[in-house]
Amino acid sequence: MTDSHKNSPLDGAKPRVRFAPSPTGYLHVGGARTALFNWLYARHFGGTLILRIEDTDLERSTEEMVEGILQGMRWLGLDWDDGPYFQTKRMDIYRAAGVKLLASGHGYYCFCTKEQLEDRRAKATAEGRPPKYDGACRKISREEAERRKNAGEAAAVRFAVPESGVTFFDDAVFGRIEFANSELEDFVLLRSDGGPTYHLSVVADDVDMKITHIIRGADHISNTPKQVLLYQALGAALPVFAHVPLILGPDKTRLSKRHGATSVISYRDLGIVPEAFRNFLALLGWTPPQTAAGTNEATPEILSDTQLIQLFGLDGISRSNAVFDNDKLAWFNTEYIRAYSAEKLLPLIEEEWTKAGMRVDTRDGNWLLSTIDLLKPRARNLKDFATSFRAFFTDDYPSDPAAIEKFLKDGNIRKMLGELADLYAALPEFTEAETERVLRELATAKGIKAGALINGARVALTGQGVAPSLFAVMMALGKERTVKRLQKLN
RNA sequence: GGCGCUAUCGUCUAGGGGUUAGGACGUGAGAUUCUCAAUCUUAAAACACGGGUUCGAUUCCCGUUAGCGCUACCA
Repeated sequence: MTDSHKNSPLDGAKPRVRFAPSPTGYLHVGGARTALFNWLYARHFGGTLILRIEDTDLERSTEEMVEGILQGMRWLGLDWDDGPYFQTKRMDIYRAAGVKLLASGHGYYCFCTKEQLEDRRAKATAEGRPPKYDGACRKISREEAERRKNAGEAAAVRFAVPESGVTFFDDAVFGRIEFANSELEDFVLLRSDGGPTYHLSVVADDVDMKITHIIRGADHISNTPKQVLLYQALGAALPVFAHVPLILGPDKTRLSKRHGATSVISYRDLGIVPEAFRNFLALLGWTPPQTAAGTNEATPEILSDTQLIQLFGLDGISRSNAVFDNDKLAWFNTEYIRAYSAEKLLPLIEEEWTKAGMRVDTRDGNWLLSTIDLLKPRARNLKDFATSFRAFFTDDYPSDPAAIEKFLKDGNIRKMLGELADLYAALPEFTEAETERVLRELATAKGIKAGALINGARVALTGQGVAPSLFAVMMALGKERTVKRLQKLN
């Protein structure tokens, strides 16, 4: 029995979780995993997943990125129950929260300009002091602050952090984490333009949306005490925090563009099957409960979405960062492709053909399906069907020079393959057994190894040195194409 | 720099005061063969370091080191 929500303030009630990306970039791998964990958690407990777009950074947020994020989630098969909400459309909520905080004395006006703050910060670091806001405006009396504000002076609203004491929270993954309040600075709640800052908008929204569990990246751990303070100041119950360790690149630094593909959608373009990606991602930083404790039985890693949902829980999340391993992703992908039926694969493959500009004759459905079945055990990704396997679906395919060099450079072999073509043309029954028999007999007659003929024929038929069993290839190509391609050698 | 978090094979991880430290991906070797993949067999591969606590620490505590995160009127 997994019962990871035992810490919930709403014990027994259905959890309400959210995925709250900022549309300042595409949906990256880390964000996708956060979304996945939230999704799995919601589905496991029959709770609600809310999608909220945190677009309060007007400078950097774009509509295009919003679409990119939604597209990424759809590709991964992650659906949400509510939203998407846009923070830019919920300004009233944040302003109301700001007013409330101001009224209760938890917030105060700050008239410092950006330039002043930067100067002070620079000076502080230069002098070796922590670059914390010095609380200058906190000393201004409320009357004076109101007067200046009403006089039209630009003012931000800051949160008055208690000068002493400790703020803590019990993280579902990391356990209790404490921060000395003296380490926290009087952070900005409302910018001088009236817009909310991250801390205010998240908390106001999470309270308003009755979020019970906040599952997010561990990069937010340091932000959490400020938010805890905000919950307390607002008189709201604390949700369960579950911070998820970060995903790193092979060099163990935070995954970024430098490491190649970081956008989820780029994995689609690489020919990765979404289910494989999802399975791989789920196991990055989370381990399902052991099947039977004490047994050496291997815990399976290929897990369907149903199994993932059933098994998922916060207690399986690890505390250390994880390196993104492309090799393992590739393995998941081949496993999924191999397990898929040809029917399921076909539409995915057709997309690849379209992308590659290939025109494939799809009239003979049975032939298509059996050819896919022949090929899929050695496919590494969906693109293979438009690249390495191209010769199976169209007559317009390239030949690998290295393969020719290796198996077809001998003129005698080419000549023999030409003879083979004639034998095949005259063959009444073009079957796997017959084609093999004829080839082997020819090899014996010529006094060479069958393998030499087989390998040469493979290159002639597929343009590749690598392909399935030759006679199966011939059946997939059919008599006409087989003969024609063999004849072309001379 | 300050604060916070983390530390088991190359990678993802299981485990936990006494174990041959388990699995998966990857890697090596062999078998098979018609190339490649698959498959089967098999091999190599880890408890960061130093102090405690203890009869006994990889496991618990402290420190060191390293890595990561945060340190904005970004999110």
